[in-house]
Amino acid sequence: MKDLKRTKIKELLDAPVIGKKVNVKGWVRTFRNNQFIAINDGSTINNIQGVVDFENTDEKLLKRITTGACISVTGDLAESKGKGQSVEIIVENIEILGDADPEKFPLQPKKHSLEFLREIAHLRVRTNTFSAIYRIRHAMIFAVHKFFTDRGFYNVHTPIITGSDAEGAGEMFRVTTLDPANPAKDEDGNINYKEDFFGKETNLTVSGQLEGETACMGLSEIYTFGPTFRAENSNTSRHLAEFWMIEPEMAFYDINDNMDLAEAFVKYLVNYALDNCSDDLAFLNQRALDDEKTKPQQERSELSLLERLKFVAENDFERVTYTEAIDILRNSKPNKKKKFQYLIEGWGADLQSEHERFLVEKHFKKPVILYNYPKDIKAFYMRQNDDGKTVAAMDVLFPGIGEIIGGSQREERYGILKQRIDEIGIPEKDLWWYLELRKFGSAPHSGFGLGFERMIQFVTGMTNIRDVIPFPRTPDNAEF
RNA sequence: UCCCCCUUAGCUCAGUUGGUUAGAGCGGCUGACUGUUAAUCAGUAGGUCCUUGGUUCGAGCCCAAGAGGGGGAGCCA
Repeated sequence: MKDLKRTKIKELLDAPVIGKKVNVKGWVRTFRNNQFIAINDGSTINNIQGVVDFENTDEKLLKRITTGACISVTGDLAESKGKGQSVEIIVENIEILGDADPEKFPLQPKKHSLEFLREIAHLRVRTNTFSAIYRIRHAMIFAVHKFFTDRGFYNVHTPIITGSDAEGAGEMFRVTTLDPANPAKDEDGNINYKEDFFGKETNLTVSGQLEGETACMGLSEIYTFGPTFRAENSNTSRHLAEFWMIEPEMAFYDINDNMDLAEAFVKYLVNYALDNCSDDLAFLNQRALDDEKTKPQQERSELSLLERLKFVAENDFERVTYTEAIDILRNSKPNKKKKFQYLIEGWGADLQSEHERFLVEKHFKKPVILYNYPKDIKAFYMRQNDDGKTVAAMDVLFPGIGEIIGGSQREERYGILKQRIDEIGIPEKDLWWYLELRKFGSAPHSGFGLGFERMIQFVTGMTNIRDVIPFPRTPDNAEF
């Protein structure tokens, strides 16, 4: 019996062989009627039922089969006599691999709040909801690599520690080995970074884009997929201090090629989830429907999770210039009735969340790509359009999440880029290598960044970003 | 960082105008039952009412400060 090889529950359920002796290892979800064990090993959202002959099993052993305990079960696979499952294991032997004291184990066979589960993030993977999210997250990671690989893109690892302070995407986390209580000082009494590990100030990356651009100017099409760190004091359901971002950079792509790729990419990911995660999505869909029932009619969404995913996969995104968007917003009902907190008056102001939501959720009712933004509200590296006022930037906006992708055609003309850097006042010594790309064999190129967790939010229907990453890092929280 | 809301049993929550001994469901424990499906039935234990200070004869309830959590805004992906 000892040398019988373990079978994963997914394999058992996908291709059951009635009468075969099998061994399964996993965690007890419930133990009903002193007889029926629901066992889950995370290979699928579905449990296998173990049927115990309780009359011929040691009572002390039965007592240890509690919710959360880890067990190994051996027996013959049989067609189930009950109704809720097709097959079950007629248990011959049970081994308790790890007890879970029922008075202390916090998970119960009942619905828990997401807030409570966040506090026990080391255990929440043992729930249906979170194991489904973990599995979908994995499928999406794989799909990202497959999408780009199939198109001839190369994955590039850009540095996590950066010596550049010019990425321009927000506050950075400092990386140092200096003693915080007694740092090395120079003659003027300032901190002497020459004594620091790298001999200069260093930070955690806020974007791999600039390094990614160097790679695309030799490999043509590349993408990065790595951790990203922002020390912004953001407390929202869609921001993390540590998150994962996918950043493709493509030589010879203009802004339209860039938008085409972004749209195809997002649709590919959604389709991949629909095709490969149906059990988990069906569970999350039902979970969301149950959740909706507790809300007032007004706040319920018109489409279910699965309907939303199919809608995005099947419909073209709406592409609208910033200027057109301003016209739509200026003439919109909420603007005329002064319902917007920030009223749209003229051209040039950045759009607020409420405006983006109006365009996506009320006006177009589909994902929207806004492009050609005023240059003054966008980053220095974005390519200036011939009108002298706008840059070839684009944002992909999703319902409920907002900006899921931000990108642009990059400024490839040395003179214009140099002038912009000077205007904004970025020290050229930090960007000499970035400028050299424009000196030696420069080429039109484009790229974008996709917030991976925001994508997972959309695919899983989870409304808080802290629930789609195993151990979220947010201001005042680095537990686990 | 700003605005709003919340914090009562392990979990989810109720608790009347401030009034005696703070409740329910689920979970735990004990027992019954034994083809269950978040099993069912009976019994039982379990409380720093977030913390500190204040008002009051009396505070879970009122006031102030703090802590933790949530929602929204800004920043962005």
